[in-house]
Amino acid sequence: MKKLGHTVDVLKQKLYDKEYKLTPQRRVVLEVFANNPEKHLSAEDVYDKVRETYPEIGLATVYRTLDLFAELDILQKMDFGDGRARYEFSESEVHHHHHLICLKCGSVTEFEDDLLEALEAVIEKKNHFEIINHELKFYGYCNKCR
Amino acid sequence: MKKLGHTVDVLKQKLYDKEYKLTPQRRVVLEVFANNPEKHLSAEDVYDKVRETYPEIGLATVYRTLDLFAELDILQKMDFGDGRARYEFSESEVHHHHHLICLKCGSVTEFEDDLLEALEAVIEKKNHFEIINHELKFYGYCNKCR
DNA sequence: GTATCTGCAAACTCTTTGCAAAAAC
DNA sequence: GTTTTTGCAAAGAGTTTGCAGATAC
Repeated sequence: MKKLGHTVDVLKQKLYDKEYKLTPQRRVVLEVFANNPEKHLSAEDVYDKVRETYPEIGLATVYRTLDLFAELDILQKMDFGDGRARYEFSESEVHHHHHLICLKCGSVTEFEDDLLEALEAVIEKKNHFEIINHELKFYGYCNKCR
Repeated sequence: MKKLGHTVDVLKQKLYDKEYKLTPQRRVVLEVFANNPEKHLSAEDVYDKVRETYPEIGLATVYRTLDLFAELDILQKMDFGDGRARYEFSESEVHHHHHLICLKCGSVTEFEDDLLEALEAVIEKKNHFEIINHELKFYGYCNKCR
């Protein structure tokens, strides 16, 4: 589990910087991610988990909060091609991690990678393209399903 | 432009193998891809282009045809995170190509890559995951927008 | 001829938006 | 106090489905 106190402080600061407010709903959404650090949660997942402690929240609020957190670079929005967005803590500065997506059971596993940096430089030069972020996904069959 | 005759023959065979029929609608959808070989077409794009020669087609038929072609491995379904699926000729056996997606204008450029094969083998061993396909995307700013 | 395929309209899923009441600062 | 934020319900985008008639083989 993440050190929640520190995480809340970071949120508070980032909200304050842009004149946003710290509401209980936002705090609870943050807690959900702190308590589920290695999961890739969809809006619906977050909604269900938030309602365990804050039953009166609306789904629209969850969507708005997720958007806000992505804008503040607290969360990273991802897309695994199954028609719903997923979110996880944004730690892009630390190290890149990518995803193994099982075509049978849909499970998503992470793996580490620092090998892409070299390729990135080549691509930038060759294509005159300024790279901000990259995303690498492998589709196939996980250990259980192969 | 692709050699359409050959392409149609491949389609015919693949349909026949699974007891599907070759209809004018399916043929026209195939033509659209043959005439737009380096584009990443959405269902709506295909619909608009098909209607130029076959105005009475329904959007649902386009969706069903794209699904079918993806199942037959004639097309590859892709997702660039903008909320609609894109399709292009499946040529995964030939060489992998990946995508540069501009965060400002949304343009999608392809680039070649054969460097990932080595990484793939390592990942398979380490994670006990059988890789079928991979997808690499770089997000950033294209030459015009940087 | 018969099973597949089509167009249409309605349904479905995920996400966004408008609005008046409520809450953060 | 004022501005932001909320919950609700309705709308929106993309996609899928049910059905009766049409078509490929």
